[in-house]
Amino acid sequence: MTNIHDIARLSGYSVSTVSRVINHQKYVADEKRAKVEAIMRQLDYVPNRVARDLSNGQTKTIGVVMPYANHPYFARIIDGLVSAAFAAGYKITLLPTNYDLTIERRYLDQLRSKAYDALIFTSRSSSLETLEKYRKYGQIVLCEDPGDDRPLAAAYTDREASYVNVLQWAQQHGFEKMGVVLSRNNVISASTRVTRSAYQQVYGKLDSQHLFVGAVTYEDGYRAGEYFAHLQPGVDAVFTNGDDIGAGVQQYYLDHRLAPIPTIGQENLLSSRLLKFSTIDHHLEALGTAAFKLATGQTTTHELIKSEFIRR
Amino acid sequence: MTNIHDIARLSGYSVSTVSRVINHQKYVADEKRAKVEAIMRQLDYVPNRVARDLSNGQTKTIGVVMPYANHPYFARIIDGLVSAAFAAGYKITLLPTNYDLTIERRYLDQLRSKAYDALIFTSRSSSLETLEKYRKYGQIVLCEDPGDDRPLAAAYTDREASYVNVLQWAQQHGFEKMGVVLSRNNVISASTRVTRSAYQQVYGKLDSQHLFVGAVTYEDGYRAGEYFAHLQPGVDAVFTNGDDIGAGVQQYYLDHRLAPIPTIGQENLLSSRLLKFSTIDHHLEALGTAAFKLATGQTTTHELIKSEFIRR
DNA sequence: TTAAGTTATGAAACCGGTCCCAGGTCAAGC
DNA sequence: GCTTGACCTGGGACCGGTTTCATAACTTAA
Repeated sequence: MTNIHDIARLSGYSVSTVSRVINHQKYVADEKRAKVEAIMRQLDYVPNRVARDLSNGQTKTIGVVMPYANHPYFARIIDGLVSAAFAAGYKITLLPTNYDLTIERRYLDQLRSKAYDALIFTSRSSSLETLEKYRKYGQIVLCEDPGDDRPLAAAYTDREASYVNVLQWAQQHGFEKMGVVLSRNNVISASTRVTRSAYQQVYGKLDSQHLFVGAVTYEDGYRAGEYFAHLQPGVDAVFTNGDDIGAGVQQYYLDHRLAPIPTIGQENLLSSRLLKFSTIDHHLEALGTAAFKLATGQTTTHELIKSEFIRR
Repeated sequence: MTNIHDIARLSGYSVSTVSRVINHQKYVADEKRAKVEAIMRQLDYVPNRVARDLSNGQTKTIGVVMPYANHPYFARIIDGLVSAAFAAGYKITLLPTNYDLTIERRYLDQLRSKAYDALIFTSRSSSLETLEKYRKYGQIVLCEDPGDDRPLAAAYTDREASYVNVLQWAQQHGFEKMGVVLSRNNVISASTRVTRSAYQQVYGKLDSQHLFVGAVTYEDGYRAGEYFAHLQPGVDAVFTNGDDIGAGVQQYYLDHRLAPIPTIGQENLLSSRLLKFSTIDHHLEALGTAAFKLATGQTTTHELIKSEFIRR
């Protein structure tokens, strides 16, 4: 493989001069520039990316940590991320964790090893303290509100406000017994925490009977539908953590010829459109774009993306 | 940032010895190994990834070329890819092209510059000849059948067989006037070419009246539905290039209180399940996994993934 | 005429690792 | 006692770039 030294030797000029030509710097005589360029073209030379990265101390690559890639929530964020990164000449590397803490730690160590310029956590299992510890090795961006005074950049949607807003709307429309579907029931999951909080503000204490935990896919939603359909006393509406899950809930009722159950989804996917139920569009592409900008900036700013309630 | 030389200096041993310790090679005295490890731990040392990559001449990174990330077709492939890559200790970098030839060329040059060990084309605009030219710089994997005697690795689904199979099934069930929806109408798109060929085998020449081109999203499908609904004489079924597009077709008929139009989708997404129309599951995750294995292998094998017809 | 600034160039250090090779110790086998 | 081979160690070349710095020629303004 031909390298910069070959070009230097063949052109008769120094490596420094060739480097200047490569990087379009000034202070190179026109004739020499032309000759060097000619030889580079002739030898079909392309500078080695890794060597440049080593010398420059940066890779122009950003790691995106997520539990899995095939979920619409993460897919939409990634979409925004990839577009923004492309426009800025950065690369996006996908880092699946399956919610495994050890794996997350591995990615943090890769940040230390300079494999990425920054890490974006679209979801996390590690504590904020852990993440802060790694902050000095590169920018770290969260996709949730870490709270004030945290030295971490974050892009997030105004989940709580939008949830409260939606739940109040539901309450005003006479839905008093609201079922809730969540993915995970731990403290770290921002979505879980915020949903509980919003529910509390509107409906008061969340009866555990009204809660279905562990829903990620359509099938899970179907099971949630089954659960609520058999609940006595029942619920009169269901607030879900995703459109596909909401579609599952509705479909269970449909399949069993029960009266349709009003459902609220999230993400504004095709499923809520087809089944015509209300949803919250968190504008996740915008979230991804914002997260990318924070990842390349040096600030620890917080960026709020407005959610949109879509009534159907 | 502390580096291997610091560790060497502080431990009193040579860089070579420290390197051996890092890489768990033998021929290091136990005491020295222990001491070096202690110092590395003490200084919180992690070897620089980029430097290792440069020295090793490989990045353990694979670039995945695709038009855009947010389409379910590519999302499913990426999902399989990411899982397989993770299991093998490789990283996946997303390379969007928006079908731009220049951008594709850029990624090929990045392969030359050793930024990736291999490139996987989930879709391409470049000619096979161009890709073959870059083969010497790293493994190149296609997600389509490049034909025999091509020195390129490829993982693909048996599209043509499954299309013929499905169309014959439809014909046997009395559907004689089959509409067809395609994304793009060029020769390079494998999907387009194969659909046309399969149609020809079953129904004979494709009447351009029966063809709707330019569908990628649900909305496009909706427009296709509008087109076919107004067509005189009409079609009695529609073969689409994706479930979401099929959903759009069906929804147009539904919204306008027309008799439902039998539709065939692809990818087995939630939308075809919700609207209960038949679809072809190409097992795209398996395709991604196979593509990854080809990317890391040195062979130019072709790998066929069986498609599955799901009747509803 | 001279000091200061601009342009041009290459040597060499540096980024942070891997690995080949030469040299040395030590125990087993003959 | 000598050869052989396994074990251990460090020097230094190498991967392929960037960048600092010293040097020099050539302008330009005072």
